[in-house]
Parts: sequence; structure tokens; C-alpha cells
Amino acid sequence: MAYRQTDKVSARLAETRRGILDAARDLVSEGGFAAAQVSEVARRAGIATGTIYRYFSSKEELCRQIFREVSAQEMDRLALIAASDAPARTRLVEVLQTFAGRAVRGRRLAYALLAEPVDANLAEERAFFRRTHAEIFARILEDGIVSGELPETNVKIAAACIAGAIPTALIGPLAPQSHELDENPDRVVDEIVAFCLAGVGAGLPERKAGKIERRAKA
Amino acid sequence: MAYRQTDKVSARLAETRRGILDAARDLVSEGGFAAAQVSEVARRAGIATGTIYRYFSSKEELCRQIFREVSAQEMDRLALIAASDAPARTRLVEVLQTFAGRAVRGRRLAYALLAEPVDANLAEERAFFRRTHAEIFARILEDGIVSGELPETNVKIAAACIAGAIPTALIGPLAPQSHELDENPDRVVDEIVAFCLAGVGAGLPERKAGKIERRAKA
DNA sequence: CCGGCCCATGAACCATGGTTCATTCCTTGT
DNA sequence: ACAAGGAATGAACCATGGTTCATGGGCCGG
Repeated sequence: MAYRQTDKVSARLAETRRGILDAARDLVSEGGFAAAQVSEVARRAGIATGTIYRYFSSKEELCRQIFREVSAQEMDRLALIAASDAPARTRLVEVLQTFAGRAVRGRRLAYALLAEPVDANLAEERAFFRRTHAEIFARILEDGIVSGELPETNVKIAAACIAGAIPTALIGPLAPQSHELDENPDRVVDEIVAFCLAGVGAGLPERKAGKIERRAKA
Repeated sequence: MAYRQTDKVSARLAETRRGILDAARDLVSEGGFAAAQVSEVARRAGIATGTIYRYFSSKEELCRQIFREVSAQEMDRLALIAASDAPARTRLVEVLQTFAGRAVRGRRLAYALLAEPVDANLAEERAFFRRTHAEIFARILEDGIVSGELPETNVKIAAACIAGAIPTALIGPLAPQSHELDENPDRVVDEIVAFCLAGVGAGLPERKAGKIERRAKA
């Protein structure tokens, strides 16, 4: 017995793993999952192609990992807002503005997470991601109905509509021209949010809140 | 010069071409574009793989053709309703109900047209398809605003929201369970439409119109 | 019925991109 | 310093699925 993994080594291994994930994440947020080819990830991480497979059993697993890491961040952020003790209507506005605002500021990444063509496996992760969004929306709507802030509706369907409307209006062929979004993202976001609020009978949003997350995403 | 295409021959050729398109269309509406592999289309059409290439320069062109044929049908149907001289609000309701109703009844095909992962070329066709939807919606909204039936809004954005909300709520991971849609498609459709109408400030829809297109799509 | 040409055939070909593995390089404990 | 592994390498391998092409069969005008 002449070898045992030492701390220094396992630290280096962990670092390499991290490096792979970071390289892959960067590629994804630059060019979507399509850009995260194994050999490209390896190049970016400064290692050999084969080395990837010492850390991840397949490309699929690597991508899944990336998807989870990135999407978890987004979901947590929304969940945090949703869990505040503000009135439902306020939480709704903030959640929608955050969702839309982050999507518009990190469009490439949002595209990868929400709309890019991906294979079955990632589609599963994406389904979870989107269902989580819908649940967050649905719960707030539920609260709003209970508290009388919102009229009765089928919250599941309304939540699905919201979860569909926002990305569609912001990314892909139906989004405004990119320069328009770059110049005045808030206006577009506000209009989309207004549509969704009206859709659930919440009237016009308050257009003043300054504490809402506005930083760029990637 | 000892050969010239005779009518009989060109008829047979046209028939073969049609056969290929039909085979491909059937495959697409059963399993999406992924199921329309060249060799499979050939088998279904009862010809050899290579023969396809005597009629279409590439798979891509074949798929594009299919996409156009199918989507044109859908667009025309909506355009027809949109062009009627009914009040904007009525046209809006009918267009939305038709759109959603047909999507829910031809879900596999709707998935292929609206949501299935496809490559860049088909994505272009899809973009056109979706933009056309949005334009149809937008024009009606415009009319409604001019006539005072609807409040002012950014019609482009509202149209994009609608074009996103309906498919998302009907197909994919955020749609209700399939059996639910099979059992009671109209209820779901009505709720989605209600959301969209409310989104543009058109209040509740009239839930009675019986003349609306309700036949299955595929 | 024949020469010429088009049409159909389907197995071979090719491109892409993920995966493997024999080899080499490093680390560790003695 | 050295033996015994683990870790890294990257070129070869493989699977998938679109595309080609040499070949054979049928249709045309004379």
C-alpha cells in the first residue's frame, strides 16, 4: 500500500471538478448548452477531454449538474421573495419583476434554461424548473385569493400562463429587438408584468418599488 | 431526344411527392419532427431512402415544407376569424378559443409546431409561425383599442404574452394532466382564454358561443 | 423493339460529437 | 530513490442519422 489520497490531492481534485463546472457554466451562459461540448469544456478548463470523464460519468450528467446549479439559484431567489410576509399582491409583483428582470438581463442564460432545444434529460430538469416557478406563482395567487386581494381563479392555470407569458415575451422570436431590451429593459418588464397582473385580476402594478432586485444576472 | 416527361409520369411523380409529404406529415403529427427520419419517411411512403432526395434536396427542406403546410393551415384559420367584421372583442375571444382549442385537440402536432426542440432551420419557420400569431392578436387588440372596447396597452407585448401563455398552459410540463385535457378540454381552454382576456383588460369572456371551431386538428 | 434517358434503389459513405482506453505522468509511503 | 498505484492524456473509437452514387428497371420517341 504505497498510495493514499492526501488532502492536498483531494483539494486539487475538487478544484479541477469546480473548474470543469465553471468552464461548462460559462460556456452555457455564453452560447447555451449547445456550446458546452465536452472537448470545448475541457479546453476551457485547461484539461484533456478524457479527464472530464474522471469527474462526470457522461456529458449528460455534467449538463444536468450545471442546470441544477444555475436554476437552483434562480428558484431560491424567487422562493425567498415568495416567502416574505408582505401582502400577496406585493409579493406577486416582486416575484414577477424579479423573474422577468433577471431573464432580460441574462438573456442568453435564460434562453438556455427556458427555451433552448435540449435533449430529453435536460428537458426533465427544465420541467422541474418551470414547475417550480409555476408553484411559486400559484402559491402566491392562492394566498391572494384567500386574503381577498385577488378574485377567484384557477391558480394552476393562471400560474402556467404567467410562466409561459414572461419568457415568451422576453426571449425568442416574440421578444422586442435586443437593443430595445438593452436600452429600456424596465419598461418592457413592467408591461409584461402588468399583463400578468391584469390576467389574475390584480389591476395595475405599483410602478415605484425601488428595492427590487435589479442587478444583472450573468 | 428520345425522352420527354409524359403526363402519366409527371402525375405519378406528383403522387410520389405527395406521398412523401403525407408520410412525413403523419410521422410528425404522431411523434414530432424527431420521428420524421429520412429512412422512416421513405419506409412509410413505400419508397427507397434515396428516392426522397429526388424530390427534396435535404431533410431540412422536407421538414420545412411540412412545417409550412401544417402551420399555414393554422394561420389561415386564425386569420379568417380575425378578418371578420365582428367587434374586436368577439374576434379576440374566437381567435383565442380557436387557437387554444385546436392546440389542445391536436396536442402532438401543436407540440411539434410550437415547442419541440428543432434545429435552426425549423426554428426559423417556427419563428415566423409564432410571429404571425402575435401579429394576428396584436391587430385585433389594436382594433379594440381604437374602438374603445379595450384599454390602451402595448399591443405587441400583450400579443407576445398571449402567444406564450396559451401554449405553455396547454402543452409541456405546465399543462394539466393529459387525461384532464381529454376529459374536459373546453373548461381548460376557457380558463386560459379568460386569463388572456383579463390580461388585456377585456374582462370575462362570453361563455356561450357555439359556432366556434371545435373539431379535432389531427 | 431499340437507343437513350430518367427514375428508383439501398448499401456505403460521411460528419458530428460523445466515449473509451492504452499509455504516460505524478504522488505516496518506505 | 523506488515500487505501487492513482490521475491525466488525447487519439482512436463508436453511434446516429443524413447524404450519395453505382446499378438496374422502366418509360419515351423513332
